Amino acid sequence: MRDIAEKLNVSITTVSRALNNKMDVGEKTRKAVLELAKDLDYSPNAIASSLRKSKSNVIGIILPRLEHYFFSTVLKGVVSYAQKDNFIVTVSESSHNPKKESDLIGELIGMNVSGIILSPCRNEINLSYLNALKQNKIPLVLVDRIPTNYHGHYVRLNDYHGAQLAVKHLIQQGYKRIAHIRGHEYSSIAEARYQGYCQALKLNDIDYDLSLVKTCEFVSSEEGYYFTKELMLSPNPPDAIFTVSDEVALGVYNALKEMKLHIPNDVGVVGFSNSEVSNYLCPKLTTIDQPGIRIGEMAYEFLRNAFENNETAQQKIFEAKLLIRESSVRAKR
Amino acid sequence: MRDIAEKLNVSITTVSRALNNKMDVGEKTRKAVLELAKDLDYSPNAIASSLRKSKSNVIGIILPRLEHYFFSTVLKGVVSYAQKDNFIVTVSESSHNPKKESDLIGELIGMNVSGIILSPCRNEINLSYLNALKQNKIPLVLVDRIPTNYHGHYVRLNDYHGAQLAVKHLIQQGYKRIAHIRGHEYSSIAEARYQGYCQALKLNDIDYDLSLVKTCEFVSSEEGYYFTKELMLSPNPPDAIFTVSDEVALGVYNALKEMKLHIPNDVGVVGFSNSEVSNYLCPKLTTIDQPGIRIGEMAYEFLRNAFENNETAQQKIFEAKLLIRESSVRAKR
DNA sequence: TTGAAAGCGGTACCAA
DNA sequence: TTGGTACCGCTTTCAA
Repeated sequence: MRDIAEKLNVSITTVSRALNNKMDVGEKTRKAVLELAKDLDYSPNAIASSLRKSKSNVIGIILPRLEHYFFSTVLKGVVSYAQKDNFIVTVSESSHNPKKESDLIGELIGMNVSGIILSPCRNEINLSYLNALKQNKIPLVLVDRIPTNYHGHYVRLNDYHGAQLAVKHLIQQGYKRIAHIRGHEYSSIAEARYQGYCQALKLNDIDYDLSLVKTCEFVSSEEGYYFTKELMLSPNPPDAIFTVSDEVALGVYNALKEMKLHIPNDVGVVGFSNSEVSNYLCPKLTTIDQPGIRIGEMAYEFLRNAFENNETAQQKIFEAKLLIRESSVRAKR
Repeated sequence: MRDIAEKLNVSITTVSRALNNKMDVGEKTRKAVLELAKDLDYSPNAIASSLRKSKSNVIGIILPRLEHYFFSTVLKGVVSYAQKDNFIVTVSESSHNPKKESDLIGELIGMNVSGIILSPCRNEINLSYLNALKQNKIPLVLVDRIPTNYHGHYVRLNDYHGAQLAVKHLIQQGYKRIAHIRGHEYSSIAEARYQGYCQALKLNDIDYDLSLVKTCEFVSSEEGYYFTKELMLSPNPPDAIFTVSDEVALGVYNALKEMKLHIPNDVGVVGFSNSEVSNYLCPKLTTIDQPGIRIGEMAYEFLRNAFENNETAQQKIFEAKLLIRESSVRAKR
């Protein structure tokens, strides 16, 4: 910039104004500056600018697991929208570790990010970083997992209702003993899905049976496999299994195949997430759609709005949609 | 920082030194500073620091498509390693658009990133940004798709050999007419896989048949579906199909099922990538493993090395591994 | 061991 | 419409 100023015999101020398309600069001067800038391959130093303005064109997103299909679609949604506004997105992985999560938020604050999108790993929000963010006027949008004590911006799916749909569907298909392989207690979504499961049973006058509910630690397909074996070998096995995620359903499939049990005739299965895999399994897995890209896009929109006006909490709950495929539809008999 | 300095009646310089654990600061002073910093919830301004040092702790990664499983594993590899060194990773999506790609690189240069990891969308490297990067001393590591005219750091898979393995395997299984659904010509990996296909045929004295090679525009499952129909309805249909990616193989599966053709007995299928899905298809898809996480980790390692010493080009080619599953193994007859 | 001052590359304010 | 100058928060050099 100084180069340009010197060569053109104008002040740095003027150059800055020209480059930023401010109004108050002579037409000739502007032209000259812009031209020379191009010639010199001038590229603006975003760091300096954001230091001065104490506002960067960077937003941060923190997700529990990057290679997970759902999260990668959320990321895609955020990045594609952010790119349109020339915002840069930094991405970090909390690995379901609350300590890491708050460290990462600290780092992002230090980077002066304009906003943060977070899918928290625990069911309660860490108030200390919430305050730090408020102090620094950095808006936060939560995604997918929303702690019950949080009242700011968020975008999520109606997990409760989704689970209800899934279980209701199984009941309508004539399944009598429906098991649920759920996620850990400190996950808000696992809890909501579990509650939906209970509610659907209740509404259909089916007694809740504790022995039909299993809790995963890692929500892995291995656990799905293990719990399915346990369930099917019990004295009074279920005839359907609703899992907290498609990934767990993968394990369920493997276990049932190994035991020569037919899906859906012997055991019905419904997953959750509409992961890429689910539509290519044999039989195709009935599941709940979780529109990651839309969720990411909307989270970014909320952030944008929050930059512009100090609005009240923006909250969006996507309605759950049941995708009925093969794993839950019994052959007519 | 000024707050701390004033409260402690020391200079800002001293505070800076204490916080950065420099040697030349009194033990008492250091203790006091660190303590007060914690009390005040001081978080360092990375922007200011990186402006002054003209070196940020940020690296950028640019990928063609974020929700693609392979790329999301590469991203995971990069982020998890970068996080260990307290490096922040920005992620952008080129959407296979060369113009966008160079714009994004420009933005990253403006951000003063310490380094860039890129999976380029075209088979030739854009020399103008290569120069810009050199001028700014920003190291670049290419990943997966490596243009032939590029001689810097890179990490990739041996696609050529992988394709050869795949086709050789099909030949050994007794398939006679092996089709190839390939990717576009300007993709280095599609080209390498195609060459591997040709080479395997040659080595086994099988004549190359132009009518058995189809070229995708988008490398989508729809194209796989469409080309499979075209191939199987031709006068002299193939008895095996090798696809440029697992995604395309998905379409192949759908088409063959619709035509009541049995995999692998009527038609053998081999994919490429070892995507998450491939192991859960029916039948399980034989494919080539593409270790995304390792590739990402190594790309980051190369970057780190490049920061430290101005080494010569670091290049790693992962050997391809054939995962023989069900889609290519004929029942004994 | 400590401090003063310069400056990284911009932007904003005030004066001309 | 332009220019001068202070300053964003931190690091570095030089001097004390």
